[in-house]
Amino acid sequence: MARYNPKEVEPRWRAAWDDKGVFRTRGPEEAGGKPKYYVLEMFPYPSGNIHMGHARNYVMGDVVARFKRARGFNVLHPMGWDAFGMPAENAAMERGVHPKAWTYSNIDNMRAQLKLLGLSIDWSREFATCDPAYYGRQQRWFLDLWERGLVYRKESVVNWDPVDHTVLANEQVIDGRGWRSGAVVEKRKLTQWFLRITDYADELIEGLKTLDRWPDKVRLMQENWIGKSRGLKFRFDFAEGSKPDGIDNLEVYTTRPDTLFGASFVAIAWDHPLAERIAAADPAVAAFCEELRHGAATEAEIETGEKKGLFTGLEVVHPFDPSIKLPVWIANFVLMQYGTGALFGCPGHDQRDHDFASKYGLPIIPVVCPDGVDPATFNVDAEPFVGDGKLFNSRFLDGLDVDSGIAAAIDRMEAQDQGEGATVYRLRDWGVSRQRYWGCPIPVIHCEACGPQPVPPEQLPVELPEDVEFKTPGNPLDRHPTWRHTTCPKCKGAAQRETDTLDTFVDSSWYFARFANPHAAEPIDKVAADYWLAVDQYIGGVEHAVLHLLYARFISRALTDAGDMTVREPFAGLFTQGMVVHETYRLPDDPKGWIEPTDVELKTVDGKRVARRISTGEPLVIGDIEKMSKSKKNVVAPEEILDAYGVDAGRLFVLSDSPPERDVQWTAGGIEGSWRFVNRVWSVFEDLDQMGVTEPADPDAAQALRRTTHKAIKAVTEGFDGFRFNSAIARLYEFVNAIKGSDPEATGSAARREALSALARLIAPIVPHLAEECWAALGETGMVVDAPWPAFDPMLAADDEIALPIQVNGKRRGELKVKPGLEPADVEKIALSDEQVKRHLDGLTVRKVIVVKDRIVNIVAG
RNA sequence: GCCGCCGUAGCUCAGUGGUAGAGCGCAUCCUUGGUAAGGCUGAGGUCGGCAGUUCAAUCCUGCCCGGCGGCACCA
Repeated sequence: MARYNPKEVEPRWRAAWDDKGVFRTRGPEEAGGKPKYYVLEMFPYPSGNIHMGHARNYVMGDVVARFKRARGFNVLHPMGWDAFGMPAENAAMERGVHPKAWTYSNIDNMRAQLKLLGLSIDWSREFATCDPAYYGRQQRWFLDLWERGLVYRKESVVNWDPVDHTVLANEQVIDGRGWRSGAVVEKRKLTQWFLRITDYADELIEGLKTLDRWPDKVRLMQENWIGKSRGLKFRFDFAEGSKPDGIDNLEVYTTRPDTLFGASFVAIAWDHPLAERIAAADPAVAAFCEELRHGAATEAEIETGEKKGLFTGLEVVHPFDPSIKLPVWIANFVLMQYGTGALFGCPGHDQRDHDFASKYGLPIIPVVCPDGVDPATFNVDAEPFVGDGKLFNSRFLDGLDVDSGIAAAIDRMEAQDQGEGATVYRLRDWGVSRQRYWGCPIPVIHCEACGPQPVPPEQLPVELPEDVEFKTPGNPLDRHPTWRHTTCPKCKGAAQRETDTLDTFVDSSWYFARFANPHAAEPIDKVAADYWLAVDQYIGGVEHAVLHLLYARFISRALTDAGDMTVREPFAGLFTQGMVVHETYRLPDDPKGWIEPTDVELKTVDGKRVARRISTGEPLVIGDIEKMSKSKKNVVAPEEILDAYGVDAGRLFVLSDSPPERDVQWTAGGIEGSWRFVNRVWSVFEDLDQMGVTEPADPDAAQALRRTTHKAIKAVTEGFDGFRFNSAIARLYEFVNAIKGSDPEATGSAARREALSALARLIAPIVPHLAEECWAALGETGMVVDAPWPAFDPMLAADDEIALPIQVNGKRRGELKVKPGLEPADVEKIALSDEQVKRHLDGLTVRKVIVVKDRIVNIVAG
């Protein structure tokens, strides 16, 4: 047999899979009663090239898909493209290439690269979100949501780049400047489209409890993001002579109404209506609000979070004691977007209020005293106390603990009809307007007479015009000569199209449902979606833990309520995989002098690793291990690896060296090790055709090999089931070593065939090409991809003899070989009669013998 | 600041209330008819630190130290 040659073997098997169409999805009618399994990796943005992170993500999904297929599931494993977004417009501006041409050519390139990975994908279901066939249907359900009242327009504050004439996301604002133009970013009020995700806030939290196959971490992050809190909303009356015209009272929100008697001021946000009212009449207040509008001026201010405030001159009356007056301040730490944009400050029991009061000399009144401390001497001047305790200085609340105090204060406030218990969320409605070209047009027509009107269904999709230019900044849709001009569907008068496009997170909020039937006329084929959804295993980066996954959960619910879909919770199982990282190398005197790994030679000198630049011989500094990035030049391109070692060695390596949820460090040594394993596997299949049928020369050896085989099947199966690919691979290493270490004459051909047949099938999800070649070498006629998963015999997979350590006073002093399940009383007898043990018990009295069945014996003596 | 995760061999990481493991690296030797290699053998660990629970703690509990991630004035 020839040496293993991936360059010849791998393309041959990929062609064989294609020819037989083995990865074509079967609908329920073809499934023959098999249970369905939907495995999906987060679809990629078509940036142009597959990188190692993509490769690891898609290989993991492929392992799951192939494993489930072998285990008898009817599998859906599709692929598509998250194809709208800014980089296409940037390419247009920088290189004059049209976003559409750029995107589709990137897709062609990346599809070809993905196919090289040997993924078991049904490519017939592929689509891109920038296909009019896709985004047109998105427009359709957008209007369904509008009809249900889940879509609305409102004015909101955005980051505006005055040079590029565009809205920037928060992460595109760096040190207060636009990331592209470098211009100082302004806060502008724009009328934007919003989706009412907050209507579903409670359900989105409740649903998290049912997601038992999601990482706890992600569920926790979503819960914190939604940020539900319970408290009290109530209204302060203004003090006499302090009441502004047209404003009756000032509503605040608090989670700690128990501390109301510790209040010493009231604070409002700079953009609170009351602040705007006062600013209109008072230039000093106007100047202060303007200052806060620009946010923290320096890094230091952001870091220290220094409190700033200005007394407005107004006073309000304490709701529980009209004789107490509280000053109203405008403060920089109050956010208009949360609660009511106003709060009462209790410096004794809140860090921020304490900072503020200390700075401006406001009173600090303690009202909660920790248990076991004397209230008479309890002092919060230096530091607030935020824990539980007994209320004091608080009239009718005195003596209550915090929880009862909160309840009592809410009751009293409701009784005097000045407030009510309230639930408040950190989550805000989802602003989906983007002033950009390369996105899904919002299907709305603005008519001066009739207001905003939905585009009639027969006019969908509203397609993007292709004749646009990107030389001038701003939204090309806005300045297109004809595109926006249309007629009002209601009054037939002249009207204008909406020129905002949708946030690309909308595109990715329903693609998993479209995959159920990507050719359906309606947005979602409910019968197909009902069969395939929920996604049984979703796999992607943890960076999408909040936004994408929360939006998709919201849209699924909204679409279900609007009648377009039937599954409220789209992802039953979620796995967040780690990144591929690599060491960095740079020139000693240049903090930015990064050198790519291909130009680096590593050696160990006197036990220390040193790096040298191959091209010049210069010594290099070994830097941190970081996510592969072009800027740090620590990128290893998948195609280089494929070329040198083949796909299978690469697939093996990205899974073998680290648990899937953690980062994996790419190393030259690691991929070498994987390559050696590929060859070692092949070497055990090599001598097969000379083997013939032989009786075992040593029946014990044959039995031992069978035990090893069945233990390996059990361990590897459990590893794949539990998403522990690295430990499944470790078991495969051991299994191959055991086969290689066994003597073919001793074991005979039957046990050996059993071992190799199992091995070929066990490695198939990870190294599918090699597995096919091994399977063929066994003389099998079909392909391993169609072979059922091997089963193990529980009797053979269990140990028939256990080594039972014996401890004397906690120290290991001997060992027994026993059959599993031996009764503790019998074990005790054997242990005490053991010669070794007797020696250690010499001169001691046995006080106690602890026998843990099948585990250990401990003799306590003294 | 708050919340979460992690700390085990030189490196990357398994693991378990009861004998500390794998791969890579390193050292020694063998092979030179699997050779842009293969194989044998071996060294190497206070399981981050301190205390507690237990017959027994790397594992459970508490505190501390170090690294990483999320949120960040959320009233």
